[in-house]
Amino acid sequence: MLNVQEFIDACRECGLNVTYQRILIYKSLVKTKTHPTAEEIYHEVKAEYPSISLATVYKTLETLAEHDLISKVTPLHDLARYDGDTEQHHHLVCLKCRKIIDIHEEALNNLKVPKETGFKIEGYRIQFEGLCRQCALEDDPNWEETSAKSNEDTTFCGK
Amino acid sequence: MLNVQEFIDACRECGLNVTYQRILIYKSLVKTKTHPTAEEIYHEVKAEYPSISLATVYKTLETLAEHDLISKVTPLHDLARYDGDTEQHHHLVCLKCRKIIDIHEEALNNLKVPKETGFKIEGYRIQFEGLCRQCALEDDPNWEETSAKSNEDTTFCGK
DNA sequence: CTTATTGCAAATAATTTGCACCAGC
DNA sequence: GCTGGTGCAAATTATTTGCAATAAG
Repeated sequence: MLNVQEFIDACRECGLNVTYQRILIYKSLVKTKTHPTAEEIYHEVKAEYPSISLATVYKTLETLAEHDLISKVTPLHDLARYDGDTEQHHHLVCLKCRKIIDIHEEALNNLKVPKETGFKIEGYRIQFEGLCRQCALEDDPNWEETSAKSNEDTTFCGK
Repeated sequence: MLNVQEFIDACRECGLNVTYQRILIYKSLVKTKTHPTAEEIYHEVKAEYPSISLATVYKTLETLAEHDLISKVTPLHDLARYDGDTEQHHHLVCLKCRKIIDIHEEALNNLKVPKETGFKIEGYRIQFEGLCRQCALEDDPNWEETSAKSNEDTTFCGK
């Protein structure tokens, strides 16, 4: 969550041109916690800058998300996918080939969450993101050796 | 993951008519681990039952998911949503009003995952699903009291 | 026989694309 | 000036809907 000057600098670092539209879109997004849609941002920005087009908003949001200046909440948004398995389990999603792999892991099925949110929680799903073995190898032919060196059988996984 | 006879019984229990199309769609879905799209299931079923229509596949999948006979992997599939906050955090999604609330909780940011999957994991996101306070109260005016009785400040959350 | 479900075609909704013009560096 | 970005309109893609015909219970 950067202020405007930091955002401008970050754009430059990423090699992105700094345009008025991008600044307005970024400002509109960071000032809210509502996780808006492209359409919502479009309406808000349009009030201040009427000539903006919805296509620009879409392109800008995708561009900023690619550069990690913002993030997309609905990641697998492309196509609805179904699963015949209704037991609690989680998914590994390959960011390259979009393959989805099941992960049945008891330890992940009893997360504790704070009650203070006021939410009545019915369940949760975890989506691990990364590269499947094939795609990881295409990317870097010896990542497996590198990762095998750390001789644990689990891996920590922060951001 | 039911066999055909169990599926038929389950449909009856849910008050769903048992149709040949439903059986074929269910069979096509449960025999694979690829988390197919409606389109993919359509093609597969069409080979055996050419008169089936894509609209039926969509309707059937949604119906079965509503009754928990299958599950939808891409839940918030409706609209792409963006977030200006790129710090690691997770989301609470209200299933009724679709509101999304951030949850910053250190304890959720260091999950361990088994390496044996061969996946090169870059991160993960957790989506808690349930009802926000307002919607929960509309649903059941005294759920807060009920839930307050269990005097912990966290709640276990399995399926 | 009554109601739920199907299948078609048409409608809708979200997102993407092509391209000419314009702006940042 | 070169390249990337914008804005428009049109195209594409996924999904939904209305409705008449049909099948399930």
